[in-house]
Amino acid sequence: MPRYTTPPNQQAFHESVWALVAEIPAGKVIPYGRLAQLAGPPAGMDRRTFDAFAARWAGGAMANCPDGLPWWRVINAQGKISPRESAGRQRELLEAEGVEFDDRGRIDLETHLWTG
DNA sequence: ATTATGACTCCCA
DNA sequence: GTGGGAGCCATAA
Repeated sequence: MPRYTTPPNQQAFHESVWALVAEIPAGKVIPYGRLAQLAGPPAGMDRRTFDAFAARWAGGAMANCPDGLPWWRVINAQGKISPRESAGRQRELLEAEGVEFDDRGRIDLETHLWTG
């Protein structure tokens, strides 16, 4: 995996992401990439670079997610929970909100996608 | 100054 | 459907 950068003005980007996460209603989910698109690129950044790294930057924002935000409603573009220690807890929280998983752990985005 | 590092996504065999 | 590579330069230690 190639190296990647954290976004310029990382703090501001993270805060934009967090503000969006706070608006996701219960029972809905959004992929990292879409979340980053809604947050928008940092000022002065070219779209090519942004598109290449936006999803991982959104992931970086979630890694530093403040308490009180519904972090569990953010998933990957395949409709699955990104592997990590708290993945099991994330699934439990989503299921408690009525989000359904198929037999391979995927969420139906047609039903549960939050478009903003 | 140098090095390791990350909640990802797309495209093509 | 699966698996691997590319994307490209900020921060912290």
